[in-house]
Amino acid sequence: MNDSIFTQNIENWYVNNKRDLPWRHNPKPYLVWLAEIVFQQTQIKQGMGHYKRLVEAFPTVEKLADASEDDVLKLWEGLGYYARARNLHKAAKLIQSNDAFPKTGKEWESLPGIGPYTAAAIASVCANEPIACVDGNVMRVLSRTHAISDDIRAGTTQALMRKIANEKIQFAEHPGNFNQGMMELGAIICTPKKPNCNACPVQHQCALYNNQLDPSLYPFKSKAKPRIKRHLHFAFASNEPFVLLRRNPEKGIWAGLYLLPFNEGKESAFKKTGSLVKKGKHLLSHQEIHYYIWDIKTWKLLPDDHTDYKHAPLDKPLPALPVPLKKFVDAFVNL
DNA sequence: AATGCGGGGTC
DNA sequence: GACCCAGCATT
Repeated sequence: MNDSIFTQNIENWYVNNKRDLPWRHNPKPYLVWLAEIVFQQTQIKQGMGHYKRLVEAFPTVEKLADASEDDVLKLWEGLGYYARARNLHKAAKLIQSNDAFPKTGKEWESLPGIGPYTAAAIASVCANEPIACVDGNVMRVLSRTHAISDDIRAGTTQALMRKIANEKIQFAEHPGNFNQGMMELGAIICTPKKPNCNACPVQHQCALYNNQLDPSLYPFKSKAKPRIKRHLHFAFASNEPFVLLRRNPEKGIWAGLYLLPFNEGKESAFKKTGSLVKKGKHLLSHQEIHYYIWDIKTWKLLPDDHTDYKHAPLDKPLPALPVPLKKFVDAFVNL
């Protein structure tokens, strides 16, 4: 394949077809970095509201660094993968103490929450550094243009993709445009189902198109493990002027977040004293959480270990809660 | 190299 | 129900 023409086609297509996204108006490191963190494993439509609120609340890295972690988490509430918010905040403090943003991709990658993908994205867009981004979109595009049927879950396959993309980006006029073009192509044209091959700028550089192979077979991805089923029973006291919360352990799901006190298992510890006011199923990538919320009216005696508990007044914003609990508490407050 | 980590959208 | 998403840190 002629990499030079491939790269040119991607760049030209990107310049003429890119979506109007906030950080593209003026791609400064802060706005690009923030966007890359928000949109890790998160589709643009899903994360855009959070991104805009974060930029408004923290217009500069100094504002972000000076905020409390709780405030950052509150703005992250509902986005998931909450370690991203904590690492973002930590990195902001490091940038502030250095009094400068990193310059090279290697420097960016040394910050918490920034791996090979994010470092390449920021350095290519903000500093014209020719390092290829390899995300889910890029792997889909390359698996099709090069008819690669290896499992994209495997690290070796991702390394192969990175090698191919890095060869192509050497021909880029603006590496940032090539990287964003590859991802944009995967997001808009070379979609998982029913790709719009007629609108593709690298149609004639595509092994699948040229050989009339079925794009639904590419990329190949091995099956995910089945979800673990869990049953969580949460306690809520509707007659109190506060919500009693307990901080979750630092490991596992919703690490370090405040939750309603709960016990896990088929049996509820609150069955005798409470009434079931809500139950639901919350699906995560790897867990199927059946949750039950019991109204115990009042907290007659508080739990023994006092240290991890918090009384959150109902007339003030609550700490960041996981989605199912946030929905329940918000609905109660709005009654 | 494998695993865990959220939540929403689509078909 | 299955799959996907501007991945990373940890083990």
